[in-house]
Amino acid sequence: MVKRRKVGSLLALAVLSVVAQRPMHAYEMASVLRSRGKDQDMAIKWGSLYTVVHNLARHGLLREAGSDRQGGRPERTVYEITEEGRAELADWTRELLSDPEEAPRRFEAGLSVMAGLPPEEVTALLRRRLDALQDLIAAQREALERDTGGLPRLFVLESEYGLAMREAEAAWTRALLDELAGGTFPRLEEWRAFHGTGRLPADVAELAEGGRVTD
Amino acid sequence: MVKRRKVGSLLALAVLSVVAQRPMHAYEMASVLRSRGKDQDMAIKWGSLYTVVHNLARHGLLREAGSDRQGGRPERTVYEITEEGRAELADWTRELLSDPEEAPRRFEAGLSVMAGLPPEEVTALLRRRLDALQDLIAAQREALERDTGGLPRLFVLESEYGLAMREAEAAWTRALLDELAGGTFPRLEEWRAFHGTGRLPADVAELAEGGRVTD
DNA sequence: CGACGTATACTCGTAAACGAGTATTCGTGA
DNA sequence: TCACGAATACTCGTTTACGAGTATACGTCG
Repeated sequence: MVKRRKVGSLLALAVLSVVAQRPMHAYEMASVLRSRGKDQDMAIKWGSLYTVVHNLARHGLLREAGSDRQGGRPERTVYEITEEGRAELADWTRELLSDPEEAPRRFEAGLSVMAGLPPEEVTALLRRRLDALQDLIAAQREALERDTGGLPRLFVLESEYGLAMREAEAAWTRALLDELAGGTFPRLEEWRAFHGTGRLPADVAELAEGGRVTD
Repeated sequence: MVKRRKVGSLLALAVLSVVAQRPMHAYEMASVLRSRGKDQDMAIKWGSLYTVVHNLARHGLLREAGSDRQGGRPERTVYEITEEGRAELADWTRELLSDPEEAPRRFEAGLSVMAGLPPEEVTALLRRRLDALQDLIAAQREALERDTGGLPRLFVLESEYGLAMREAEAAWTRALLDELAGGTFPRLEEWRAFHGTGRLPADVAELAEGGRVTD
């Protein structure tokens, strides 16, 4: 039940959330976001920022609150959030918290085309993945500990969650690797053979080809 | 180290992976993908499909292999994969398997703006999330057990992984809910108060502002 | 004091994503 | 047998995302 938003990108959410604090101009939004480390999870693209701000204004979620000029710098338009904007921010937050996402996960896509590579190579690749994951986990854990010194828990939940997910990912990858490396993964032989011939085993081909259009 | 692909959308990956089996025309690609249940994780948008196929052809990853006409149906262009296309598919698979993604997770975005809602509401929303997650998990588990009857493990890994991730998500959500409902979450009072006043506690404001917005 | 690098503040054009619409044909039941 | 709905096979126009480019001002190092 993901609602259609007037402006749908997550950058728009970020913009709303900073303008909700106080009016500012577009460039400042980017700076604030950047200083909050938000650019880590959602890279701020300049082109998108201005498009998004314009669209938010066009749909009445932001409104121009005059323009100011500092020194001889180019003039800049200051935006403030509208009541509608606040409502949208709250509603969107509600949705993000309550609806589990069915995002297209890239790794899942990878798994789904994995059979195209031989099992030995897959094993090596997954080992690389696991290493990278462990590095990431270590780095994130460190960053989290640094932050929990100053910031209240409420503001680091995001990182805590990210860390938990990576750990789960690492655990799953490790388990799969054990099966592959230990040779206990089922039908390894067939998988390997399938590369020499380029043909799927008969029973699989049958099923893959359209077994279940279960209507 | 995510490489820039000539055609970057995951739909392109899916297209390459089906055309790698045998030449086909665009509409058929969609049907095969649909029959494989791929439309669950990645909804196939018609507009995108034709754009993507054209772009793949433009970049030499697919090539036209004539056109056929069945009955009086509109003529359709049949595409086959090129050597370059196969190479791209393999390389892309390698990347997807070995590089952990740093995808923008929507729930993380939600957590990062969560402070804008009062803790009671957040608790209710997370409870809704947990319920939904549990329903999803039950459904996926059932589907998986049905499939493992016929399909070899290699072809259901994707679902296994998805299931594992949802379970991890549910576990994390449950733990957070316990803290919120049990009142052990730190500084709950301040969080609640902050809604009456609309102002952040002093120390948080200072840190959140990062001191970096030099004015 | 002036040249140079960096921060500020955008604009614009390209390219991708998308959804609604169009047109034909096949199968099926009344 | 023929009307009607589902499936086939796209096209087209609108939005949205993005990145490279532009232009000015401020600080600073020699």
